[in-house]
Amino acid sequence: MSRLDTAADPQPVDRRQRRRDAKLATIVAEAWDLARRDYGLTGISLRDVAERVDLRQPSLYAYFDSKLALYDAMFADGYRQLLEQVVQLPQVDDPREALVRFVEFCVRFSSDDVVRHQLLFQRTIPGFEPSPESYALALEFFAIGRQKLAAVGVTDPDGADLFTGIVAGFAAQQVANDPGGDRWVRQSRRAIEMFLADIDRHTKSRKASR
Amino acid sequence: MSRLDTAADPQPVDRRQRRRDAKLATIVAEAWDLARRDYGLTGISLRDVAERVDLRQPSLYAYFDSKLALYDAMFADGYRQLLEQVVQLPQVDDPREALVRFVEFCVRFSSDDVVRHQLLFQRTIPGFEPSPESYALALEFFAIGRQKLAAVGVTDPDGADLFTGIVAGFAAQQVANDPGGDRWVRQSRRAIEMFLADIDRHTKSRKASR
DNA sequence: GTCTATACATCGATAGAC
DNA sequence: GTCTATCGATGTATAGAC
Repeated sequence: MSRLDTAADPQPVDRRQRRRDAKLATIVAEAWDLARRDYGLTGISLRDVAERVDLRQPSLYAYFDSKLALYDAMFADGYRQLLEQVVQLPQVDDPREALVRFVEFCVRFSSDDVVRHQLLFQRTIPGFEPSPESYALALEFFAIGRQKLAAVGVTDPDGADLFTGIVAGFAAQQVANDPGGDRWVRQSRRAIEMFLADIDRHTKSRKASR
Repeated sequence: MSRLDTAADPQPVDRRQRRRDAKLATIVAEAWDLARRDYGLTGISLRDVAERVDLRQPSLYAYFDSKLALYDAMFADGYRQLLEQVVQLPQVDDPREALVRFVEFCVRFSSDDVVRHQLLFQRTIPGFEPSPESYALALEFFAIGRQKLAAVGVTDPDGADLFTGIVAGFAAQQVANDPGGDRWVRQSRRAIEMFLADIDRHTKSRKASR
């Protein structure tokens, strides 16, 4: 929590915590790998995950209270990956071009990992609800999307729904019909230009009626 | 198979077959109901399904070779519902208006039954692949979509991908964020008009460069 | 924290009698 | 076709040694 105890006690708690966090990260990573390779998200078994990280199944309970808690950690991990990559997007001055790049990135991100897309954007696991802490990461991402939208002048709910519908659809189609490919990534620019033309049309017609 | 044996034996095979088909339909209907009510698609258990149709769990294997075979029957059933409703859409002369109505119907169809949408349009069940016979029904539906697209002059793959991306996204958002509602159904007209405007723009620019 | 051992409930699936 | 009985695998969870 702080560095007040480092003088008398050279970071033993931090060390343990770091080891624990590293093991947690390993477990989550191996769970992703299992889900990707064979079984899908609901197909992974805690016994298999434990074996991958050189633990017995009951020992996983030292890290996760339940299988759903593991899913929650994976959910948070996925959104951390997403946020980490979003902030690394190259800065673009033109907000319209920035929106295009943002959408291309989102669709590509989904295409890169099908099971990750399923966990983050589809609600496919029975009984799973992200914890408030994990969902806060999702909200953080959505806020970035809203901000990019606002930068091109879209602040009304209908316009936002139109936008999210396009992005969700391109990601879904990319994952379902061309996983790992770029068939809908390539159409993203055209889609957003189409969307922006529609925004312009609506803005003009509203101005004209005033 | 044939009617050669009906003289001596008044349709006993047909009768049995009809009873069997009726029972099959009941099983599928109850499976849908269970998936909708509580558990989701992967959450239904064969024991619960069997109980609903007054059978013991192993007796279901007289009708389905496996749980995946039950999913396959549900998949086919869902596409039959879709096709049945599509052909009942009121005839509209203007192909652009017809396309709008078609998309509104598709999004509403998804909104009407979330688990049906998941089985038909998302690939969420580990290990499930529709059989060729069931998938033929899906292809039949896709052909109708292509035909409606061709009627407004869209025959190129890019335009088709743009279209399917929009429809898939609106359906997905409707199901995920407003199940049973009409938030994205209401935006469908605007989305398709936006799409058609983009088609016009591309057609013009191609003409101009000739 | 990690282990062994164990328990319980549920699940898909199979064998074999009728 | 339907049943009873049973199997192996699974998720969940706990007790207790180290």
